[in-house]
Amino acid sequence: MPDLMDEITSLAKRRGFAFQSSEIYGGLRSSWDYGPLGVELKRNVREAWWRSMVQLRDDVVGLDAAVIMSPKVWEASGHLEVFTDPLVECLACHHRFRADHLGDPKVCPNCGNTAFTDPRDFHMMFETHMGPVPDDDNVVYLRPETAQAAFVDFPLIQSTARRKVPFGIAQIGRSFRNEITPGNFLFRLREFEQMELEFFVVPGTDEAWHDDWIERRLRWWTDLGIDPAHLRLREHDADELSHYSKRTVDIEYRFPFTDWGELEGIANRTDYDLKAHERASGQDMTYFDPETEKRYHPYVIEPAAGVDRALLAFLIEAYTVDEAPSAKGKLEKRTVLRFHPDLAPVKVAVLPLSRNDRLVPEAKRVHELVRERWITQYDDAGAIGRRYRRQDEVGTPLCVTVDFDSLEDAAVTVRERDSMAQERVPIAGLVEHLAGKL
RNA sequence: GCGGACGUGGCUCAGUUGGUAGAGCACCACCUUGCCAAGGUGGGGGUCGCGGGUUCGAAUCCCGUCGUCCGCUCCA
Repeated sequence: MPDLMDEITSLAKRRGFAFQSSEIYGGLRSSWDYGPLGVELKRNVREAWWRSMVQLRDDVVGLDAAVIMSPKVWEASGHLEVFTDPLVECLACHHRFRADHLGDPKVCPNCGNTAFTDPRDFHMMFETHMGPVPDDDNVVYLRPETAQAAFVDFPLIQSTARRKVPFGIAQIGRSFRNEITPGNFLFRLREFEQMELEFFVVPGTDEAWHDDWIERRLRWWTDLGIDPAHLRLREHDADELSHYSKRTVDIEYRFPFTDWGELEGIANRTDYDLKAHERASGQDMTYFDPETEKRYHPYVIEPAAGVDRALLAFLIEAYTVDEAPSAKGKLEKRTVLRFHPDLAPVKVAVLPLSRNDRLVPEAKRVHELVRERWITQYDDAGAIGRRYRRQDEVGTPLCVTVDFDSLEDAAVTVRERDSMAQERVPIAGLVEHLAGKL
């Protein structure tokens, strides 16, 4: 009996959700490609986030910033310092330490040993060169977080979007980090996609807003089908807080491979970033409140989630194996991805009962009606039961079946993934009917 | 990064003491059935992760490398 993650990884590959990148060359560690169903799922995750964070809120606007920013941004933000460090490793216990944090002579704080490797630079940021000739003075970095653009662009966005504090800047985009230990399928990648909100608030109201966002974000995950019992909040200890954070609370999910793993971090970044950029750039990064006529640096509450990690959690959560009666009345194993309808890669499958000269054209006509509105599939290969199972396995919530009666009564059978219940629906009202179930 | 295990068609695996690759499922075509998979016939698909070595000959032995998993370490 293979382990649950193996089964999910295998299903993901077999059905075209995600598979290892560059596989014909032996693969590349921590790089994965999303296949036809994976792109749809990923798109749905992004859209669900965007809808809740931007579309339905007056106080949040969007941003899609460049991956490559001025190196000065990373100098000012502190990432260059924190992410590039000479580290030594204790030869006895293999703990790593920042060389400059150890005294002289160097003594391992963990085991007391005094023998270390030579200091080695750990570059957590990806480096490349801007311009065709690689040179020391044209080094640039791929962003390790999307957040910085929202800080750097804060004054411009605030004034052009005509928003008053409190308001937020939302962004979805790729980030890059040289993680020491990537792995666990899509869990820890070196190239990954983030969904981050930088929410600017009046200092003093930050703690209440922080709590508010923790609650909202928790609800987002459960609304999309994550069992609350599989989620928990975890407060960061003082010594694990990021260099910019006053308080951070993680939403953790019960991943099969690690018990609890971070899904989303909600940090109180204070005014650390705006002030850092003000110091470094010499630009005024304050906000002027026209009502109180006060000028200040807003505090920032940051809910930051990973798209890939979210997708993985939704996939794990959706994966179920149950039993369904076969044609002979026996119970057979059925693999079902019970995605929330908003997340399902394919919403509706249209199936002629058999590959028949009269059924096929009618089914294709019905398919044209439905695909106008949703991502759909048309399938006429094999027995009808087999096709239902195929759709169950990729999580399609609804199947529409065109049978011989359809040719007479202009109605079709709508079959539901979870209950396998069937219902007769007139083609004339089909799209509306389906919309009511999605 | 360290230690251990592993790497055979899309998936899961079998391949005896080294002799020149198989199965089930999946996929495709045709036939059959027709509302919950796995009837029939035929078919496509594997440089046995990659590179090198030993050998008359290697998927099977050796070295290197890439990748996966587990443990330790590390950790936004």
